[in-house]
Amino acid sequence: MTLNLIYSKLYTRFGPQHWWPAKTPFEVMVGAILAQNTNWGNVRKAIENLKEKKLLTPGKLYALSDRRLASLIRPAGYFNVKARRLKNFLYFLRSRYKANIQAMSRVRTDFLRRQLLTVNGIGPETADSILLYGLAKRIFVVDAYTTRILSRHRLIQKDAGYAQVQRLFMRTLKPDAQLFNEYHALLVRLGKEFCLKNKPKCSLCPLK
DNA sequence: GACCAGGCACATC
DNA sequence: GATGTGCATGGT
Repeated sequence: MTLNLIYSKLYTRFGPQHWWPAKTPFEVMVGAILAQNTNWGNVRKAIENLKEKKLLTPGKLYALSDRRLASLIRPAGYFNVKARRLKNFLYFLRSRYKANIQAMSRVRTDFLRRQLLTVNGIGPETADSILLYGLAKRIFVVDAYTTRILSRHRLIQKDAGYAQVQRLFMRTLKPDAQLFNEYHALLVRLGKEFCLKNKPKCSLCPLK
């Protein structure tokens, strides 16, 4: 089965997923860090805490103490680590782009991606989520579901690395941010419902 | 009570 | 360069 066929099957089955569930690019970026290895429901609670206190801006978050920030994002788990990672990202955003997301968005995508990867706490998936879902750049996001699903359907080897999987998508699909957006969201949807870790049978998998 | 969730950095070999 | 480990909450 080809990647394009998988997409059309998923889209037919599930329809548009309306990702990323956030109001602004900055909210996407914060969410991308909070979502690391974490259930989205918990991330939503953490973001809700920040919004409730009207702290969801680069300047206000940066001004918080690490301890205070950690307590606000507590529901997202790994809160001490993530408070530090958010601060690192905010430092980057303020020092490189004066906290101006539009200025950041005007930079060449490959250059910006390399820059994001220098921030401690931002790895490939987080950087790519920021680029695709925050800034609508043509970058495919790979995650644990993506790799698991593709390897189960024998399109990649089980131990394929991030860059390898990403290249497969990006050389196969039409370079279209909206397509990349929907495709990744659909893979997560499929993964959540049918490809849980210890259910290797992928029971009732709509791709079968 | 075990397992899982939209990773990443760091230590060690 | 590969492999293991810490980080932590909340839902099923």
